[in-house]
Amino acid sequence: MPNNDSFPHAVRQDLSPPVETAGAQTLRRGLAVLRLLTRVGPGGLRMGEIGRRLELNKSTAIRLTRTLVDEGFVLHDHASGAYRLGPEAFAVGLAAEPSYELQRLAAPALRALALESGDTVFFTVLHGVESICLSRSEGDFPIRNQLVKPGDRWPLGVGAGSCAMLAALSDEDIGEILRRNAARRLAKFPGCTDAAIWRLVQETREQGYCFNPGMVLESSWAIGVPVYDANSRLVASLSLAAIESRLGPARRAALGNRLMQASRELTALQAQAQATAEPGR
Amino acid sequence: MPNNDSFPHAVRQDLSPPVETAGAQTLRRGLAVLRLLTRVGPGGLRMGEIGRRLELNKSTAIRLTRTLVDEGFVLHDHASGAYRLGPEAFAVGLAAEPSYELQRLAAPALRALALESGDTVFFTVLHGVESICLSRSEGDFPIRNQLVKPGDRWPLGVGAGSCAMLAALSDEDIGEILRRNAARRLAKFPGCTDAAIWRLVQETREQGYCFNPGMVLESSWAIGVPVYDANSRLVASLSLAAIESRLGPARRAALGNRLMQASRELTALQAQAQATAEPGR
DNA sequence: CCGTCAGGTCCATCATATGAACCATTAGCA
DNA sequence: TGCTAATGGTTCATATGATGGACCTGACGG
Repeated sequence: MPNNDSFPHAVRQDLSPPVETAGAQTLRRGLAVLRLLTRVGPGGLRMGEIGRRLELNKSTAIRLTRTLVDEGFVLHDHASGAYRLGPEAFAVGLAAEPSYELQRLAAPALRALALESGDTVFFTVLHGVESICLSRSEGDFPIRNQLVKPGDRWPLGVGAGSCAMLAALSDEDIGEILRRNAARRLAKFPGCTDAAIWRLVQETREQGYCFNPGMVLESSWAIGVPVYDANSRLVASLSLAAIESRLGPARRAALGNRLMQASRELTALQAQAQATAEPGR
Repeated sequence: MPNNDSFPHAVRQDLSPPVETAGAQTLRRGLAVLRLLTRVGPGGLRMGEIGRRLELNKSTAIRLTRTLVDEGFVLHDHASGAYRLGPEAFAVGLAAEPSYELQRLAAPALRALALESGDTVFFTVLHGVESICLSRSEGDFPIRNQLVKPGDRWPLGVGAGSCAMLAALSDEDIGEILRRNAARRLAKFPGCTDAAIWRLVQETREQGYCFNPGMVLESSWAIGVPVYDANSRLVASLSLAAIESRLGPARRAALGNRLMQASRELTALQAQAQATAEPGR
């Protein structure tokens, strides 16, 4: 029986950047290099590849990458010619960790879910009008969903995890977010119209988990649930992606419940971690 | 009895950037903001503070920081006005982690050493002609050394851990490095002349650990040892800092041996981790 | 009511990032 | 052996885009 009230709503969030900033293109491009290296794995990339993928002029790519090396954010392996993330990048991540402790708490749950289901499980956080995938755990089913990689950013509402987070917000916030990410969203995902997303949000609230039947990529189906902290603030989402044939109604419902359970456990874990951290403070 | 051969030398390293790059100032400044936020802890910084500390014009600071927010590397908390590291920063660090697994392996050892000694223990890696502190663990002695923070970069040779790494390199490399970081080094640390560092290097090789009697900061003493991986490549250093009165000859020698032991254990741990990782590949 | 400070916008100016053209080295290959 | 292609890198004239001073706004405090 559909029940809107059973779906836990987050307390009011503040969606960060109110304006679309334009300046600082150089910095933006440099960060793009960093993000690119984030997503290609530990092997790194050669210079040519960096320029090509980012559609940068060779000189520009070299200048940016060299500065990153200079600053310690990127390493250059002279032997292989590969550029990979460096110590500063790691140090920055280490410093950011306290805010994302949840990711570590969630890691075992992710692995367990992936192992159990055989599919790919994602951990995603909210950032302004986008969602950012922080980590992913793969099951052993041979056909794997490589669509989303850690570090990837998607317009909020696109994808099961992303949409699950959206559904946890208030209607006004949803409207605001959809309005603000409309341009980018529709350009890359024509199927993800406001109407389609609103429908998904309703559905999500009714059944407790978001089910996305290939809205982003044909026959790539997924389910997602929001994750709250101990104070009912929306903090992240868990999602699971598989090919169409593996997400029939029965399995879908079972996995949906399993994800919701995992989400509740994460909330409990956070409350616990918070409780043990307080006294030491 | 002094014995130069007992000190394990690293296999030849390649010291990265052969030239001092000049371009991409905007990117450089943006990264400086990122690094600044890395070092101030989870509380973050307000806009004014960022501009002031980095000596940036207000407009510039705002433009850069806002771009970082836009790109997800920084979060802006509207309520407090504070800027702190964001999800992308974390994602980047997470991606860099495989290369710095050692830091995680070393974490328990760091904690143990800090607990045992009561002083502050540092984990530092080599990057070109500099050393970068990745993490730090504090003991319970009330007077603590806050001189070095995670993310801090020092000219190689300045500080016990940094100098211990230097001592592990070949004489040619040392000369090359000292030549290349001379300008920056002498500007900030007039006491750290080439001669002084060479003397320390000799001493380090003889006694197995580096002992720095307040060369950087009056009455801030420290000892450091290099850390090698399973293939005898120099990868990092462990160091311990305390006030002068806590590092008398006896305790200094005892702690030196303790650090050397910890270093050997880390090498073993890496060999082990490598062995268990291989088969799965 | 005035002074001050923090955060933020605007815009003329020029420093700086840009990219086309060019060079050096290596690898393939017939 | 010479030819071609690809990769990494450098140079330099040009105009794009970063810069920072002037100015605005709102919040606090007396």
